[in-house]
Amino acid sequence: MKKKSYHHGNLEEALLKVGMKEARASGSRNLGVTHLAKLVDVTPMAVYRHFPSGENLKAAISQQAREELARRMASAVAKETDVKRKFMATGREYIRFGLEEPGLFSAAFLDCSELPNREDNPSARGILHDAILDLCNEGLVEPKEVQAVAHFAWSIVHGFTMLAGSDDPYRPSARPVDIEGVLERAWLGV
Amino acid sequence: MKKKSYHHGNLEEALLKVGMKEARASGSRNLGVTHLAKLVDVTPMAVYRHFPSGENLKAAISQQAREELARRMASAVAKETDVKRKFMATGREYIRFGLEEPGLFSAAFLDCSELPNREDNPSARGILHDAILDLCNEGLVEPKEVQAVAHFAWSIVHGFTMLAGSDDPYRPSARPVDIEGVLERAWLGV
DNA sequence: AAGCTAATGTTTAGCTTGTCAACATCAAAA
DNA sequence: TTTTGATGTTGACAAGCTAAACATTAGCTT
Repeated sequence: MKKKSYHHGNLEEALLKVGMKEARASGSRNLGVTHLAKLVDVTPMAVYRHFPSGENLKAAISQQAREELARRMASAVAKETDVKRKFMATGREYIRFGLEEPGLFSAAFLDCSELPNREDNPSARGILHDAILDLCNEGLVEPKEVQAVAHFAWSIVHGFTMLAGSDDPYRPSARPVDIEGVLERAWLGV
Repeated sequence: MKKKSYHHGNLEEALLKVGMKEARASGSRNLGVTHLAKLVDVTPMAVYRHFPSGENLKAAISQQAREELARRMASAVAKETDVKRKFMATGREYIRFGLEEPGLFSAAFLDCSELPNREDNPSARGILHDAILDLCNEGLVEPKEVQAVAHFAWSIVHGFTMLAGSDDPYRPSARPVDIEGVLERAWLGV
C-alpha cells in the first residue's frame, strides 16, 4: 500500500477523498480550502500545490461526485438487457442517487463557472445518450428526435430529483416520492 | 416622492432593490453584506439593523426573485381563458423567465437552507396548483392525480429551464431552445 | 416646547478565509 | 554528492462577516 513520505504520499487524492466525504455529509457548504486542509492535517497553502485555487478544488470535487453518479448509472444500465428497461434504469438510478445522496447530488450540480478540466469519464449524459441511441436502433425513437428526447428526459429527471430532495419540495405532506410514476409519465413523452 | 432622512428613508427597501439589480446581473455571486452596503453607500453594519445576517439578506433577495417570477406567471395566466392554455402559459412563462433572467432565476432557486420567513405571496407553486385545479374542475385531470401532475409539471419545467440556462446544457450545438416542444411533451403526461 | 426612547447608522475591532511571497525540506536524477 | 523540482510551512495581507459600544435622529409624551 501507499505510504506517507512527505505527509501523505498523495495530498491531491487525500483532498478529493475528504472533500467527497464532506460533500456527502453537507453538500457544498464545507468545501473551503482551509477547512479541507485542516481535515487532512495540512497547511492551507499546501492545497495550492495541487489546485490552482479554491474554486478549482471545489470544481474537482464536484466532478468526482458527477463521476460517481455516472458509475451508478452505468452499473444500473448494465443489469438490464431490454433497451427500454435500460433507458428507464438510467432515469431511476439518477433519481435514486439524488435522494440517497443529497449532499453529493447538490455538490455535483453546483453552479461551477469553473468548468471541469479533466475529461468527464463515463459521464451521466453520455450514458443517457447511449441508452437513447439504443432506443433509436430499435425504432422506438426517431433519429431526428434523439436530442429532444435526451433533453426532455434529462430535464424531467433532474427537475424531479431537485424538487424531491429540496427541503420544500412539491409535497405538502412529505409523501413518499413516486419514482416509478414519474418514469412512467416521462416515458409517454418518448 | 420618498426622502432621505437618515440616509435613505428605507434602507431595507434600498438593499433589496440593489440586491435585485445585482442578482439580475450576476446571479448570487455579488450578494454579500459588504458589497451591497457599499452600493447603497452605507456601513456594512447598518445592514444588520434590517436583516439578522448576511444569509438572511440573501434569502430575502432570493424570495424577491421568486415573487417576481410568480407575478410574471400570474400575468401570463390572466391573459388566457381556456384552462388548458392557462396551464400551458404557466410553464411557458416559467421557462421564459429562466431564459430571459438567468441571474434572477439562479438567485431565486439558490440553495437557501435559510427558509424565507415572510409569506410567499402569490407563489409560483400556488399559481401552478390553481391552474391544475382548474384542469381538474374541467375533468381533464383526476382529483387524485393533482399532486402527481403538479410535481411532474414543475419538475419538467424546472429541470428544462435549469439545463437550458446552464453553460453546459444538453445541447452541443447550442441550438435554440424549443419551449413549445417541451410543453407539448409535458402535456402528454397529463 | 423639553425630553425620553426606540430606531437607525457609524466606528472599532476580532475572527475566519483565501491567497501571495519567501523559506524549508524531501526525493530523485545527474 | 550536488543539483533540482516537488511539496509543505510560516508570515503577512486583504476582504468579508459580525459583535460591542457609541452617536444621532425621529417620534412620541408630557
